[in-house]
Amino acid sequence: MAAPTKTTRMDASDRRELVLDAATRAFAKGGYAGTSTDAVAKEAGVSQPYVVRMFGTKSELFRLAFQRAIDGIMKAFDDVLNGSEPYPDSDVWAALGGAYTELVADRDLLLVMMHGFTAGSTPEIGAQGRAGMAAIYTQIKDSTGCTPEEARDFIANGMLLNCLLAMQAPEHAEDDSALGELASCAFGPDLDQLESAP
Amino acid sequence: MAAPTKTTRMDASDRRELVLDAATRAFAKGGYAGTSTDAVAKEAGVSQPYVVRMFGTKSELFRLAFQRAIDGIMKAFDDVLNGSEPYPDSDVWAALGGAYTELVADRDLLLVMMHGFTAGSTPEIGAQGRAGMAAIYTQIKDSTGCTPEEARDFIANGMLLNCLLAMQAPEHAEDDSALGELASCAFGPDLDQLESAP
DNA sequence: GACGCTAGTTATCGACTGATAACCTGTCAA
DNA sequence: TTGACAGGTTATCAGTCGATAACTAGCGTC
Repeated sequence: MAAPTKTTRMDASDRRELVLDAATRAFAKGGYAGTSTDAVAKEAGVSQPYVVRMFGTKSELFRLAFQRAIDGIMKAFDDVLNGSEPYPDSDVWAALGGAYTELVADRDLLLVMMHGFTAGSTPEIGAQGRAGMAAIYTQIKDSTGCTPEEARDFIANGMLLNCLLAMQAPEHAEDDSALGELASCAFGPDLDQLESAP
Repeated sequence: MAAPTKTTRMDASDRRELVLDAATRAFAKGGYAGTSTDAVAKEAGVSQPYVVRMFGTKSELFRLAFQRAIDGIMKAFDDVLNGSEPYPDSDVWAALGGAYTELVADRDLLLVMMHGFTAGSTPEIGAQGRAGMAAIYTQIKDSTGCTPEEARDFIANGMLLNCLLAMQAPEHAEDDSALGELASCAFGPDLDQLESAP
């Protein structure tokens, strides 16, 4: 509980997690190309050279954050699908949707995933994104036993939510009635809680 | 049919369209932050300073390309919804999906739209993206008279296709069976024609 | 056949970015 | 103490970026 006064040294692996968290926040805003290592460093409260030396390159750092996002999302699904908490058998999709809504509250994980997907023209990131998408699709389909079309539709709605988050639709839902209608239809009743920027 | 030998002068508005086309191709690859004005210039075969002087700033250029993409997509929908060619009344969605598939063949328009959406943290681009999304939603809903949920699901599938295009899923559909299944389920039977990179 | 306008260029700048090197400093063991 | 290593920093660089300025060249016209 000691206040993290500055010039306090920290275990390297702890600091690493802290910087990865900061990188997630920073990349969530600006994407891969649009975020400098210095922006990550400032977000983490360390110096820029330290960030790149910890992770080698900016690309490596992004890929770690990207993978973390994918893993976190898959874990959230897994908690629903294979977790202890049971759900009405007919409503797997409501349960999964609920898990996604909780992720939406964080935003950053979903946004980093989205930026990873759209950075697919960088070969390594593209391969990672395809692998992640395939893994999520497989997870959904295998754990629910649903049809490809059902899995596709669920993922599609997730991508729509990601897009709406990226364009900051929840924050501006009241500016445009059509956008607000789409947003409340996509996010469900929890939209209100998202309208103030985090 | 005269070969466009170099050092041939061109009408400014023609050249402008040419550069906008080049910008669309370039931004489709790298997104807003990931594409330099020099990359656009090289794609267009002109000098970099000429590009920025024609459009003022890189941001302005991107916003023009972004708007062009949105307009092009809405026009494709409009051709189906209000065009002369009738479609089986029960299959508006198949007709709209067909229009989208034709857009997929180009790719660049959809990718620029996608990159515009995900560049939403830049205030002006974000506002433009929200307006575009709202316009598309309104167009779909008003012209088909469907429910908000139906419009949402259609747009959601579009966003999934955009994501799959961005991560170059069609080109790598055969590398990963799960990804291939999702892709063929999302793109339909026309997937084969997309598998070779354009 | 020089004028003037439009279409384009080369040259250059200041800011920023990712990365490297060199240096400093807590903390713990002997 | 002292030494040595892990945890960090400041200093610096070469490359890239968007943008500006200044210059050049085609082309119709009087």
